[in-house]
Amino acid sequence: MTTVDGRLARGARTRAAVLDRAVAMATEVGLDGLSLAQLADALAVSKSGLFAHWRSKEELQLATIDRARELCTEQIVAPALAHPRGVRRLWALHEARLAFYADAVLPGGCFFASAEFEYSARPGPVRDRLVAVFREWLGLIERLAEEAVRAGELLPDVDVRQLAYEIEGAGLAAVMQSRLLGPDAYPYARRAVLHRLRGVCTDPALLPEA
Amino acid sequence: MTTVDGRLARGARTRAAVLDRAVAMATEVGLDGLSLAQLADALAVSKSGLFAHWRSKEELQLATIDRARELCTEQIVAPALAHPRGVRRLWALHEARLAFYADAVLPGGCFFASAEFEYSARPGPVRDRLVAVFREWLGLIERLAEEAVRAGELLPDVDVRQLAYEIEGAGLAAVMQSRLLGPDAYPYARRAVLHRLRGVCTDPALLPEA
DNA sequence: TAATTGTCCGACCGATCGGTCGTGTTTCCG
DNA sequence: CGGAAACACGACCGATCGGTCGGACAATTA
Repeated sequence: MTTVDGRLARGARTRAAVLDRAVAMATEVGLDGLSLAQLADALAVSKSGLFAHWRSKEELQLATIDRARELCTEQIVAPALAHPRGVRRLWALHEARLAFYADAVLPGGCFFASAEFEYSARPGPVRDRLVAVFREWLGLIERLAEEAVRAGELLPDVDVRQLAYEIEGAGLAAVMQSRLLGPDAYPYARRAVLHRLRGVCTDPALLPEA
Repeated sequence: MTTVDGRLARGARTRAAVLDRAVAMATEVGLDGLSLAQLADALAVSKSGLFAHWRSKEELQLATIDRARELCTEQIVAPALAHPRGVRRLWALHEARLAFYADAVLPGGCFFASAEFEYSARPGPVRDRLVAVFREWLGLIERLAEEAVRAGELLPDVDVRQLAYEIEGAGLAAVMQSRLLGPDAYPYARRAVLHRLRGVCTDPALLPEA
């Protein structure tokens, strides 16, 4: 066992606290709308102290994206992977996503939905990283769908990209409508994917009733 | 015939030009990220001149939302209403929406998708107006679906709110994915709604093939 | 103990933000 | 012709923006 450097440990702790707060605040005011002074105030640290950890706002934004990705992996992907491979895991991913929104883990709903729209027309490293994360996310849905096909739980002729597109669309609409109109959106998001999966699922017993 | 007041006419002309530009720029940098100085520069007018027409940035933002709604009505809703009532009109609305995105009428894709995510966690008059416009839009989809049911072109037991939710989700995913990943998203958005409508349509001949 | 390293701070910088004010110009009306 | 009205301008305001700099403080290493 190696003794940890107290200085480095403190720095890592501070960085984590800053990034957690940055992720949350970014869902409210945007990743670019995020002000370093406001972020520092919210954490009771000095603004210049932030520059000891990130050399510019853009570096902090990139680190914030990475932290949001981690959070997303912990809270959505990991719980879904706990379910058995196949259509149940695919369904679990969608439900875990909706639960993440409904539980208000982040005040603004979804970090990536907000940030991706914000940067959809703003070229640069931030946009590039957001695109990469989104590709990863869409690829995950496709992979789970593909696994379900290989497991024989989805019809062999199902278009997994098409299916992934529709699941992603249902989830995206959920975070937007739940924030604008209220939680009534969640049942619609559930039924949308549930009906779609039932239509291509070989064993209806693998999916919930309602 | 009454002669128009040249002063008022000039004011109206500049207001229209400013709002058109504001709508376009807002899709790139956000409705809040929009800077009055940048907007004025882009139009070769003075910043203070803007305050002669709107007393504050928020007033201009509200006017910009109204202008974006008009644009949306002209370019998407009106063309759809040219189609015969029923499932064809509902389908035409979805296609007109996708065409609006694909034709890059606005540089950032969709004014409302961007603005609604931007303000989803920011209470105030701007958010309220965005919510109202979105309710209107979702209500339009539902009404067209309801008309299709009454026309006997959709099965009588179809849940129009559910259907509207899924159509909106497919369109929302289209604008986001087309901006992030490229125009490949449009065929997915088309097929998603086409398959869904085919599943509840009484006469398949009313819908296109592909 | 002395030098070094990592963390964090307060003071400060130029640029830009939304917004105000006084003025000039054009157009309409009496 | 002269006043009123609407539009538009440049100069200017305090606040905030991202970012820099020199130094204080604590923990490590030699």
